[in-house]
Amino acid sequence: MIARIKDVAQLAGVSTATVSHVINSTRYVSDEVKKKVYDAMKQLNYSPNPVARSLRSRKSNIIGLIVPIKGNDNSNNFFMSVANGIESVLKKHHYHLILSNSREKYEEELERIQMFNNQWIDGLILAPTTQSEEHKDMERTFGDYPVVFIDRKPKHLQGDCVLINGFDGSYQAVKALLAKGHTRIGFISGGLHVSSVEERLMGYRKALQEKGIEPDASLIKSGESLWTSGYDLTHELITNENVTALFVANNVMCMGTMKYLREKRIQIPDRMALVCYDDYEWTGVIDPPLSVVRQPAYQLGEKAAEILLHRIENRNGKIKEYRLPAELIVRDSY
Amino acid sequence: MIARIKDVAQLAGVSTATVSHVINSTRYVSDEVKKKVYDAMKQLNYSPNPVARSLRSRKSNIIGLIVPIKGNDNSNNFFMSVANGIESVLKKHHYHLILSNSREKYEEELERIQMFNNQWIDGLILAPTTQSEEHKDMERTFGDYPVVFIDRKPKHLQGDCVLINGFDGSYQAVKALLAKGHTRIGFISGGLHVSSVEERLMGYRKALQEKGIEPDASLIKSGESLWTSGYDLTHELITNENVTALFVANNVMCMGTMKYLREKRIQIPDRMALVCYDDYEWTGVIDPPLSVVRQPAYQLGEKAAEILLHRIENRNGKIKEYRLPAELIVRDSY
DNA sequence: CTGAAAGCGCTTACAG
DNA sequence: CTGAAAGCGCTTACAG
Repeated sequence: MIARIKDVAQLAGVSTATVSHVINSTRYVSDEVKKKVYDAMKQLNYSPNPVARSLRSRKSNIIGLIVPIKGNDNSNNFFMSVANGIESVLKKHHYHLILSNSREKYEEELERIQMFNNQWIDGLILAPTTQSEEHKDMERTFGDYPVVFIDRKPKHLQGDCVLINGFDGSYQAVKALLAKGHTRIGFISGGLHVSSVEERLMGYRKALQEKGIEPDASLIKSGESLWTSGYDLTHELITNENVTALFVANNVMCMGTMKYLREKRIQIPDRMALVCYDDYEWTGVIDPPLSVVRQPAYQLGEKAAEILLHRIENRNGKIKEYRLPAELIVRDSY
Repeated sequence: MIARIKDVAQLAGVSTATVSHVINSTRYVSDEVKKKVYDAMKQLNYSPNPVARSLRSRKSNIIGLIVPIKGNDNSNNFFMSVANGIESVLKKHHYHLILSNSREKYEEELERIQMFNNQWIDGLILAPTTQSEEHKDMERTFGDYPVVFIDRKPKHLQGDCVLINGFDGSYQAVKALLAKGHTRIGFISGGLHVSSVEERLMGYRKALQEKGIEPDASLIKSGESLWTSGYDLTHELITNENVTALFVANNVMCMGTMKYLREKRIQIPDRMALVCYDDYEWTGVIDPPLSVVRQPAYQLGEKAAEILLHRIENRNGKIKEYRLPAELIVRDSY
C-alpha cells in the first residue's frame, strides 16, 4: 500500500499540516517534531503524490516543449540536443519535460498548445513553426503560463527569447571566403522569412558589403529544408551563376550540395569553396572535412530552461532576448 | 476566469455527475440533456482539468520515456527518431510524453524511474542502460505501471519488448561482403554485452559459418561508442589483422572508421570494403556512398507506444517480444 | 509553535 | 434515467 500524508501524520503523532510544512519548509517546525516526521516518512517510504499537490497548489512542475521536426527527418539533431539541454537543467530543479512536435505545421502547433493549456504546465518552451512567426493572434492562444521562444523569434509576439547569433556566424564564414579571394559566393538556405535564416543572410550581406561588393540577388537561393532542394539550388548556382564558393546555411541542404559536387566531380576546395551550417560529426570525417558554423544547441536548451524557470518565479521581470554565439570551425573546405 | 464542471452543471441546469458522464460517455444521458450540457460547455469554453481528473481517476494519460544518450552526443539521432515515433501515436490517443535521459548511467536511470514512480505515469518506455541489463533487482524499482523495453532486451527482467532484428540485418550485410569474395572481415561495435550488439555479432558469425569460415576472435573488436574508438579499432584491424572488409555495427564508430580510411588514403571499396550501421542521410552523400544497415527507429517508437497503450488497457495479457526488420541498403562501399 | 478543516476540480459508488 | 455527496491526497488560510 502506498502511504499518504495522513498515514505519516498519524504515525508521527502530528497533523497533516505539520507534515506538509516539514516537507515543503514552509513554516517553522521544531527540530524535535521534524525528526518524528522524517522518521515516519522513512518508515512508510512516503513520497508526496504530485498530482494531489498540483491540484491544490496549481503548480505541476512540468514544462512543455514544442519542436518543429518534419515528418521522418532523422537528420535534424539540432532540436534533439536542445531538448537534452533543457532536460538537464529541469532535472536539477525537479521539473519534468513534456515533449511535443508540431511537425513544422501551424495547425498542429496550435493544437499542441491547446493541449498544454489544459494540462496545467508551468511554462512552455516553443520553437515556433515558420508560419507562426506571422501570426499575431497566437498570443491569445497561450494559457496563463510564461513562454520562452527559442531559435526563431516570432515577429509579432513578445516574450523571452533565446536565439543563436546567426548573423555573426555567417558574417565570419563569408568573411573567410572573401579573404580567400572569392567574390561570387552563393548563399543557400531554407525559407528567408524565418528569423534565424534572415539573420544568416544579413551576415552574408554585411560581409560582402564591407568588401565593397554589392550582394547579387541571383546568388541568394532559398528552398525547402531538404537535401534534394540543396542539390537543386547548388546546380542552379553552379551552372547559371558561375559561383566559386558556396555558403550553405542549412545542414540538411548541405548534404544535397555535397552530393551534387561529388556527382559532378567538382573538387572541394579547389573548384568550389564551401562553408556549411552545423557541426555534426559527419562533417568532420568526410573528404575533405567541412568548414562549418557551429551552433550551441545544447547550451541553447540549457539557457532556455534557466530563463523559463526564472520567469516562473518572477513573472513581471523585464523581457529579455538572449543570443548565444555561433562559431566558425575551420577545416579544409575553403 | 476558467470554468469548472460546477459552472457547466449550473448553466445547463444539471448535476456535475451528469456533466461528467456526458464528457466521458460513461452512462446513458438523454439527447436532450446532452445537448444542454454541450451548449453550456461551449458557452463557457470549458475543458476538464486533467490534474483533478488524474487525482480522482488515478490515470494521468502521461507516458514516461527514458533514453540513454551520452553527454553531448548529438550524433545519436536513433532515440530522437524513436521519441518522435512514440509521440506520434500517443498524440492520437491523447496521451503525453515525458522525456528523460539516463545518459547511459545506471544510477541516473534508477533516479529517473523513481521520479516517475511518484509522478503517477500510466506507463513507461525504457531503453535500458547497458548496465541495467545485468541488474536483476531493477524490477522491484518500477512502480505499479506497465513497462515496455525498447532496443535492448534486459537479460533478467521480463516484460514487453520491442527490438530490431539486428541478427538478420548483420547476417545480410556480412553475407553480401562474403559474396564479393572477402574472407577476412573485421567486426567493430560497442560493448558486446548489450543485447542489440550481441545479436549483430551473432549475425556476423552465422554468415561466416555458413560459408565454412570459422569466426576469428581477433577480427572481432568492441569498444566505446565514440568515433575515436572506431578510429583506433579500424587501425588495429588493418595493421595487425590484414582485413579486406569491415562491418561496423555502430554509427558513431563508423565515422571513426571513415576518418581513418580517409587519412590513410585507403580506397573504398577497392582496398577496403565497408558496411556500416544506420542509414543517416550523410552516409548517402559522402564519397563513396556507404552501404548500411537501416534500423526502423521511428517505427520502433510507434510500435512501443502501441504496445504500451494496449498493455495499459489489458494488464494481464501474454508478454510479447516484437522484432522489427533491419534492412541492408546497398550503395557503393563494397 | 501547531492543528482542525476547507477546498483544489474532478469521478463514482450509492440511492431513488 | 439522474442527483447528492463522498473522496482522491494534498496545501493553506484561519484560529488559538
